Amino acid sequence: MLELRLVQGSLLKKVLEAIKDLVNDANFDCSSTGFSLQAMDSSHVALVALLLRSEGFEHYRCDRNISMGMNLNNMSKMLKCAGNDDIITIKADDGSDTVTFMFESPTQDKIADFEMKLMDIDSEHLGIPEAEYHAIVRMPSSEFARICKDLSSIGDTVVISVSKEGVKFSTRGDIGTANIVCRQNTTVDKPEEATVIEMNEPVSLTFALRYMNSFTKATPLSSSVTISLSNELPVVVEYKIAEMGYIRFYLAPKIEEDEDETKPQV
Amino acid sequence: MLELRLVQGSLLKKVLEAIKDLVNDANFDCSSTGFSLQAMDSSHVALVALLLRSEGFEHYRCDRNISMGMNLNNMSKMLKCAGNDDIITIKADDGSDTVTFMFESPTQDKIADFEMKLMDIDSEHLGIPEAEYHAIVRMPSSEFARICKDLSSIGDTVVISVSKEGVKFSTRGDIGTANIVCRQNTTVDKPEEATVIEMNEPVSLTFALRYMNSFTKATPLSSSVTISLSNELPVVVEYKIAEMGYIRFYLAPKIEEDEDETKPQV
DNA sequence: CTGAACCGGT
DNA sequence: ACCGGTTCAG
Repeated sequence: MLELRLVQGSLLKKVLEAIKDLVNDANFDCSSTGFSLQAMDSSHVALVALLLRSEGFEHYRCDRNISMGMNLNNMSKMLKCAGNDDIITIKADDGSDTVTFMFESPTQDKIADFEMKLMDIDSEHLGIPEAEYHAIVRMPSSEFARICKDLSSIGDTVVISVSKEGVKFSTRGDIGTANIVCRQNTTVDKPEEATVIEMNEPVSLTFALRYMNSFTKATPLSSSVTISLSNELPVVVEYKIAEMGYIRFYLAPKIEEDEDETKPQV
Repeated sequence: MLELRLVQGSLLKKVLEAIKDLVNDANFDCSSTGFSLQAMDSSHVALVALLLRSEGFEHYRCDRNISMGMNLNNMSKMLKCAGNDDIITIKADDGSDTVTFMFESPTQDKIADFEMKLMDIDSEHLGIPEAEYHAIVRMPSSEFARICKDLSSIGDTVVISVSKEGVKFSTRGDIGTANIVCRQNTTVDKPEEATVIEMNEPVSLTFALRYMNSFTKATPLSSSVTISLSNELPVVVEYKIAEMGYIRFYLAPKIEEDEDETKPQV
């Protein structure tokens, strides 16, 4: 028996908005620790990892570990039926092949339940090793989203370089080139507006903007984003989810900056 | 060497929004006087003239006259990457076949540079004679835009007539006719809300609404617009650009008000 | 001016 | 699904 009550239901709505365009079907794994998901995107290039810790739920009951395969598009359709202030409860009976989402309006005068069929999904749960990163950049998530969007009007890939000067986002396309440099800036009113650059070693890596722009769908989840970079390692783009966990996107760098931009490389 | 620093970068963004749909490619001419452009629209019917005087720039360095051919669509793409309160600097080295747009965020913690290829464009720089106009109408630009939009849902051409009564905008179409009369009105809170009609002689001219509606893309540049009319002369629709200059659109009147509305006449 | 919500178009 | 434009509130 599984029953997870999330007071801030809008979090779950935003999580689905953030990943449903990237991943079609995925297993949600539920254990006493929390509610989590790990999945490759449909073209098998990027990886999404979500964690919502059990402590972030008002009630958290999960009698035994369970993996629930869901079609994220359908799940998102159902969650769209929840109000932004609704309390969302996720329920599943042992051995059942369905999951139920229950939405309670804040005033308790509307209660909805939506039942969705589960599906069997081959999950290849990768152990993601904790790595040391050459550089970690934290910046306002809206600024990162704006930069990725702007650059994709010029080119298809972005080179992210971290040096003492700051972090530089560069692209090149038919109509010209673009470079955007953000300097460290901690003298701001609110800590989430800061740009903080931790650099152990300079690093410069190339990524497909298409995926970066997908990742920025998670912007509503957090006002800041953390970008962790190491040569040869996938970049990690992380949005913290207040009090609960995180959503992380992994994307392997393009090995060479060649002119053939069309086929993403793993 | 050319280096023009414009503190209110949004002006340049708005200028491009105003002309990029009318003109594909154009030469920007830079001299010690200012930064200017003159170009026919792609169907060779209307003419755009832009002037940004050097005094309006924070720094203005232009060692020698230079004409820079730009694709306005590409230029507009790049300027869209500037924030609305960014400072924009236009740079070009002597003999270079590129131009660089530099965007500085107000807080200086983000600096972007966009480099764009220049192109060779045959420019037919017309001397536009200063003319005496039979009538000059100044009115709120938003009102003029609204009138042109409204009339184009009825007909394809507008007859603009100035008499002692005021200025009348008329159209006729399959579904009926429309006349909008604006009287002089100077008793307003703000001078830019006034409608001022200077008439030496009554005048009545017919224009294609399609072009008028293009011209009103410049509405964000100025709260008022000036329409100068003389029989047989192209109308001038002018938006002043605060402290810097203007953008003017010229359009020849249609000679007769015939029923064939489809083909614009020069 | 930014952010969110909404809308229509493509 | 994405994008641009618009609007409204903060």
